[in-house]
Amino acid sequence: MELSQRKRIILQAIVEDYIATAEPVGSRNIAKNHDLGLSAATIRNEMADLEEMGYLEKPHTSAGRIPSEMGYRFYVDSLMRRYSLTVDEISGLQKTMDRKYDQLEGVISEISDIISKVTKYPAVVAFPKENKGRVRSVRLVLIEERMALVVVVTDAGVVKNRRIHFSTDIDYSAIDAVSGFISKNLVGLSAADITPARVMLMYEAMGEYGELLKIVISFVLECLKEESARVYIGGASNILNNPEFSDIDKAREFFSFMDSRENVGKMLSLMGDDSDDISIKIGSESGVESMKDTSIVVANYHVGDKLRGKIGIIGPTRMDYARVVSSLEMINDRLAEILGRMMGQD
Amino acid sequence: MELSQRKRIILQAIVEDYIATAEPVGSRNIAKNHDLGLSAATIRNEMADLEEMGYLEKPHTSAGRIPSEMGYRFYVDSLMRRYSLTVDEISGLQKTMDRKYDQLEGVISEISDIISKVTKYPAVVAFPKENKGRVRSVRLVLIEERMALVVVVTDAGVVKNRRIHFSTDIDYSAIDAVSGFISKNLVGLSAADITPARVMLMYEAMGEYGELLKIVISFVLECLKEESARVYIGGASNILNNPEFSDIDKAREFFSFMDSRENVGKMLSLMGDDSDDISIKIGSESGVESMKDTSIVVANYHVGDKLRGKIGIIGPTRMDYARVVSSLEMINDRLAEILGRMMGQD
DNA sequence: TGTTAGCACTCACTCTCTCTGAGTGCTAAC
DNA sequence: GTTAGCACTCAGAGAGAGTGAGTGCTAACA
Repeated sequence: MELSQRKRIILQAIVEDYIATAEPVGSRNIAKNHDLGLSAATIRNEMADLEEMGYLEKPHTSAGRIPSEMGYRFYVDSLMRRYSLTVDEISGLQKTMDRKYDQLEGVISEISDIISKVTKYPAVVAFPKENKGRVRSVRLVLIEERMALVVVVTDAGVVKNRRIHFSTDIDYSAIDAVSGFISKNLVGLSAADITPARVMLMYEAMGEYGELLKIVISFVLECLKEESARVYIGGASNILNNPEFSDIDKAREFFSFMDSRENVGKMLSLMGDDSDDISIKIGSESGVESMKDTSIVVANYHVGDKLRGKIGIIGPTRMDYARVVSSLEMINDRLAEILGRMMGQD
Repeated sequence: MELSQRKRIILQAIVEDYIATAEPVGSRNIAKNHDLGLSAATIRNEMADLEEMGYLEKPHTSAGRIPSEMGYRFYVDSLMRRYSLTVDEISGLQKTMDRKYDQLEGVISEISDIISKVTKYPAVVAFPKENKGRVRSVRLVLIEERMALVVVVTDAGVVKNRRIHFSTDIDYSAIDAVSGFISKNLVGLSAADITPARVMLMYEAMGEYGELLKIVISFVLECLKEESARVYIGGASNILNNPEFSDIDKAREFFSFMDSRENVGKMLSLMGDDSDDISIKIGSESGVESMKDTSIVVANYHVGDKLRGKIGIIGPTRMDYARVVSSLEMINDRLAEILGRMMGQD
């Protein structure tokens, strides 16, 4: 059944009042604060309907109503108005983000602090994962006597290196030859392409440097492997500003969950990957038991189509969704710019 | 004034009971639970003395006594008995730490979880800082057309790299020549040695590749710079198991502090660097206002004499110091082994 | 002189009870 | 369909009494 326009307005008023005050909302207050031209009694009737339909809940008989998960969902999908950040907020944000970063790691770890500062909620950021990379370049470089470096550059422009020690002296030109051979045979390949058969062939062709080859190849494979999402968390303490977490057990549940980056990463990976839109999970929608009283708002970011990650915030279900969504969009845009500038040169 | 043997025993009993129960300790309980051969009244007299001397405090008139900071300090310095980890604890620890790590980062980030699991307190780990490094090796490697990699290996065995893009094609042998020139001029130098005068000389000698040189040198300097301590935090939620943090304001104060790695890093850096012993700051001794109700226990670890970092825990002043100290020692030993094995090959 | 028993006193905590006020649902009138 | 009015509910605040763990002091004891 469709909601009448009047019910929608009342539901919206309730959700927004509750988000603002964290107190159950009563009919009288709505009549007073929102100019709906309706008496409290009428609103009461509508609220009774909305409750019956599942959009509202009563904490107890003589309290006002609060939105149910379904109420929030309807609000987010159909009622929420776009929140415009104030000029001050925007220029503040611009300023914070307007500095030179030269390492991906640096941007990503700082962005979580920025998000939490802007939204006043705990922020989570997933370090970009590489998208089924291929070897773009692999080189073996003699760094000093008996020590060489394998340098692998992947499709996504990520550079990794590892040292290799030799027990006997090795010739400069030998290293170069091996390096060239490996490069010729591996560049352009994905992890799946580097089959045991191919490795065997190479191994045989290598002769005395077979062992060296093995080390290099295993490192290359490691570089191509999808790494488990690294997660940064910022401003976790912000959660304590919300009255729903002044119960110490609720707080502990939250912080225990956040203590494990793995948990957080898993939860993030359950949120839609592909959509360019912001995705929102309200309460139990996240499917994570210990997060059933919190909502998660996540945006995806990409660098080209190779690197992709997520930024988001975690807050109580009673969260200022409108504000969070706008802020995340804003930050995501700026982040895209920064990352584009950083990686775009490739 | 020296404490009599009897006062020491009573103080010890009070500290240990309070650590165990988090309840103010009364004279009767001490008489009952510790076989001191003294009546409650006598103990009461001694407690009054200890309070007057500053070792004990009363939360209010009709409660028992709790140790003051000075009381804890005396306990830690003079009374604390060595705690022996149980066989189970030890073998559990051995097992957790007995796996192959191949990245420094991996060990360090995992160690904080291990510490907090063992001690049940929030753990902090400072990523090792390099000790006024020198350039051991610097190489310029052509990775693909128009892209080269600067690879710097420092004294401490740390490898760093950065990509350089060229707007025009550059010759393989030219890169080699530049690489050799830079290497010859920079290897063995510390940051202080790379003076502007020296850079100018090199710049002039380089001719058309001067710009390239500049980029390389600025990167080398960056590599040699002491990096601001990176800090890992594990098991922060553990703090909430202590009744002194069931007050939400106390909890917020704690988590706000921990939210800023910078804060934590600064606090860690205030703890003695050189001592091989474990250092303990009790309450306000840390000098950090918002940590005045917590104590910090820190151990230093080194790899050779080049890399050094810190591991430690943060807990309420009422902390099981004996247990924490033993656990940290144990973990630090194992960590030294692991790091030695990892880095020792250099 | 040090130790102990005894006792009056203190005070946080808990429990119970009452009161208050915000809010509801229902009914009847508009 | 809307609204005014009214009886009813119930969480939360506040007051008061009772409890018990603890103290300090005094006087007696070894």
